[in-house]
Amino acid sequence: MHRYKNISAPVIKRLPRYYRFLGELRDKGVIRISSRELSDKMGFTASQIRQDLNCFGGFGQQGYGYPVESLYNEIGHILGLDHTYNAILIGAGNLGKAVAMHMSFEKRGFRLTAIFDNDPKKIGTVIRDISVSDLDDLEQFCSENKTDAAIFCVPKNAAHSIADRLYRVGVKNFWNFSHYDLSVHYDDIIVENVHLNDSLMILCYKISDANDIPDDTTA
Amino acid sequence: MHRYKNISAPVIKRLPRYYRFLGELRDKGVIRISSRELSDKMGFTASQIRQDLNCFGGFGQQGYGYPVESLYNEIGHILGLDHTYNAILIGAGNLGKAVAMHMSFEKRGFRLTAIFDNDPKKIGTVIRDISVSDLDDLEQFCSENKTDAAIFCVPKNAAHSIADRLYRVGVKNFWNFSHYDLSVHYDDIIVENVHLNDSLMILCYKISDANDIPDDTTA
DNA sequence: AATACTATGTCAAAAAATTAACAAATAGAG
DNA sequence: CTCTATTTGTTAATTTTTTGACATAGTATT
Repeated sequence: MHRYKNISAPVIKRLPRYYRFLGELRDKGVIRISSRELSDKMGFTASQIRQDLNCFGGFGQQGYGYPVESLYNEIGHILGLDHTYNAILIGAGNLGKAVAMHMSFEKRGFRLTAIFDNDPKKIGTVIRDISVSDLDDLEQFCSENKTDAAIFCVPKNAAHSIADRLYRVGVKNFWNFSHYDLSVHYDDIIVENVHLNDSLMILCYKISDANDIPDDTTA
Repeated sequence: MHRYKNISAPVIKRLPRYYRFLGELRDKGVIRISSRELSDKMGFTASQIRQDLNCFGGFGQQGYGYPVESLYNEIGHILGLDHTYNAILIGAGNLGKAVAMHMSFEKRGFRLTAIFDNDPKKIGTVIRDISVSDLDDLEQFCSENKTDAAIFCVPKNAAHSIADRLYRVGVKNFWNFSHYDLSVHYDDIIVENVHLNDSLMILCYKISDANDIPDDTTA
């Protein structure tokens, strides 16, 4: 097995969407689908779909289309969902708790192995079968338990020092919910950001842009 | 005042990041900054920064750079953060609760006016000074209270019908956390998606890609 | 078995986004 | 006040991404 290098970021970002739509089709019992049909459903062009999929191999058959089930599985494999990466969650506040409760990690290639917080009131409470640990025990835990990734749900001012500690014990993959740009400070880490504030501001921009009636420039 | 049309999506996506970094600089008391310095901090090229900002006007001064404070305010204004859009939250589960508790809506151009759920156990509970309402009262609330946007924290299977109801009462701006592609079903709505599953899968891809040692093709 | 039709994989063209280059303008030092 | 250092705004070049076109291969029907 070899992985696919030099796949462009736009293509990678579209993969989960393919996965989602193909999963729906599979659940509906659809056996095959053409790039044109998929294009109608997903809002991409058929050409783009063919080109995207072709980055990873020729999954389709001319005159027939793509077999839904096996393409779904292929994309899952390309995404690496058949791995089981151990992830720890840092920060058991509202957001951290929600992420822990809400996500189906197992279906996305991960397993949640520990949750850390520095608030004595939270330490010892149980979230999804996991007892919240003291943040002071972070290094020890990571040295005793293989830890592939950290889910970062901490406030901005705490982010830097905790990121440092994780980096030093070799945790270099982050799912980052904090308003802090990890990637600016280290160059050999992998970060996937979820910047909720940014997203909300973009919505604000779009609404403002749409609501505003363009001025009559001659007025 | 006229708004800026035909700004490309990549530029818009970078605006919140500029806003964040400029806010930090302002808080540190930095008065002015050049595109080169900002480029070092943010990881964009200086050229891109100049070109991005220039979409909205000439905020800089040759030989001097950009005034931090006023540029920060300008970008806030461009983003529309000086609006106060009324937003309702649909779904008071873990994620909905976390979003309600965690976000500073007022700083992002919004005000949270109501929270809805269909679970009798949740109706009447209070989240951030707002009592959760019965989802059955959705239409009545929207007809009596100006509602600019809906924050969509509902499970996939409920998404379609609720989106329909909102659309019918004229709510057409969505901050969508559900695993459901709203934009595919309506073409005159504004949607900003937060697809946590997609994001986690992309992290999985990146980790898998980096971990895999490229095969010796001759083996 | 032959034929008409469908739909992929791929190559080429077009569009979009990023980066580079530079002239014009200002700051600041001497 | 002049001269040099900067640094923008802007145009041009490059790179990346998307879209279009089509030959080839396979399906399905008669």
